[in-house]
Amino acid sequence: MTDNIGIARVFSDIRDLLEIKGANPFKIRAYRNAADIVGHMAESIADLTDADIRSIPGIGKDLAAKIRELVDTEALVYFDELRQEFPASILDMLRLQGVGPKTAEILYAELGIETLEELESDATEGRLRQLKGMGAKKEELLLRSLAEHRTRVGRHLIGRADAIATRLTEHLRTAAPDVTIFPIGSLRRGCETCGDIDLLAVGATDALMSHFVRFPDVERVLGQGRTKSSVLLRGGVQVDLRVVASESAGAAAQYFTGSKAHNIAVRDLALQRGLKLNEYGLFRVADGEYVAGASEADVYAALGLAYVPPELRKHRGEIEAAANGNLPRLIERSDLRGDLHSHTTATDGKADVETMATAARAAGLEYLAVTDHSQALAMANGLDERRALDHAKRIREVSSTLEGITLLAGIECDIRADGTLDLADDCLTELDLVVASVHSAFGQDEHQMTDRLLRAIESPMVDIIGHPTGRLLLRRAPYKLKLEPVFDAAARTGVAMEINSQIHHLDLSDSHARLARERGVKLVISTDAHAPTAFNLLRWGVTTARRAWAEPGDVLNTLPLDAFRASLRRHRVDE
DNA sequence: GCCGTTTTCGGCCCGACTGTTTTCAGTCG
Repeated sequence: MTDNIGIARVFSDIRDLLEIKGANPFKIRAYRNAADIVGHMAESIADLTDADIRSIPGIGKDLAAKIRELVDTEALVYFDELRQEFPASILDMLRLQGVGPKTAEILYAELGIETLEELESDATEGRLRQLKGMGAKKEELLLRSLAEHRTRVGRHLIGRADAIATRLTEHLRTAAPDVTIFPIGSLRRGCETCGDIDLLAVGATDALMSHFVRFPDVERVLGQGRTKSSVLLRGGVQVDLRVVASESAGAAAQYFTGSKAHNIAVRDLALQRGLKLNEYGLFRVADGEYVAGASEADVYAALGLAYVPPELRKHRGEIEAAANGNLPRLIERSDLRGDLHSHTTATDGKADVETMATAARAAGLEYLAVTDHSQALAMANGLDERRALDHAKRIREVSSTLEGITLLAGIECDIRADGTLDLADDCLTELDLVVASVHSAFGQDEHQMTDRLLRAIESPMVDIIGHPTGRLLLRRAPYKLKLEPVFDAAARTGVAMEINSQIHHLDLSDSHARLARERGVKLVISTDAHAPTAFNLLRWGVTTARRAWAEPGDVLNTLPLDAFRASLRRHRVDE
């Protein structure tokens, strides 16, 4: 309850309740902002001193005291008192499309509606239309929202959102081949999950909007106008399309890409310079004169900022860096020379060594570590010492026959519950590289899991920790784990931390990877490929690394093969 | 509730779409 996510949820609920109460909107914003800050911090806020907490921008005296109370008592008197004023389920209603704080308040105050079930029956029986501002259409909308609420998962993995955006963009291009169309919003920022998909079309016509709402997967048109239309696709994904004129293209892209926190800060900066920024452009406040807007770079430049890559737009120091010329040279997909985590038919992969190697080469890679599972993963037909060594021999034979790519004989070795490795050292030492991963006993407490990883890191056999927190996006939370000591041990021993590029992993996460970097840990970006098509997933690992401010020098598999080998823990001489 | 080389008070980012209220409030992003 008092981890960062729990505290963020409390602040978020307070925000919603204050909205229903009609409190001071800037107080509401302060809570929303605090929920965002705490929810995205990599460090555990419970471990920070009062002074540290107080020094976080956006956390003042009052919120710092509330955080302290939550950490120390696992409760918050203010929150409990606020909750007393409303039925517990009123917050559920806010999650419905078309229900905001005013509507939720009226439904409760006027009709005594406390639950979604009561809302459904009152709407079905036509009792809502007697309320001010409500009519038959609003009732219909709420009934649809209720039905959709039950089926919608809410958020979508970035890979899925990207695939949908690509198909939809192709659909739009058939009607308007010359119009520039690209994703904005969370998808463009590379967020690991997207709540909806936003697209921007530059210089499009009304005909494009009509074509948009006729996309075959559209289940329902939520709204259609000249500049904005929204549709709900089968499967529960909402897509918004916005249309702007070309002189506003950059301003609109900047505006709708967000994040909200980044935009507020940028607009604040504009105001300090006597300028006003909206989706149409950057204008002088004094006379309304247009200053910039055709490209994002123009907008940032007019504000004295270097162009800020979308992945960095989180209001986590990027604006200061852009002002001072200190933005990182972010890693790109083309910087990667190798992939360090892959599987074959020897265990649970779908293709043999040759096929995987050829696919990796076709993806532009110069080396590939084949790292099949170890024996503990019996259901994956994991390798024991004997099979592991035979497999290594086979991998090296295949490698010697291939041009243009080198194979490394590795293993993804299980870290057992007690932190020991699943294969004997005299086997592991024969291999080129060892990725050590947790695949069992996920339920250990924080102390056990932290010690388990620390022990693995201390083993001289281990080069890389695979998917270090074990999370599965939208499915499973990370293990309970203290990352700071793990990162510090990794930095000291030269063990690299993986960013796993599978879209349900993306583990390390962006904020964890940033924390790792800041503590001196080297990263690797790997696919965990189980099939030859998987090498294109590297882009998502790169996106995550970019959101972690990673430069090529932070990531070991940007190195040429010889330098990469020398950088591995097993070959380091400075321990 | 936060914040401060104009400030410890008085500011705090902005616009489109919908439905129903014929001039605008609510929701959303």
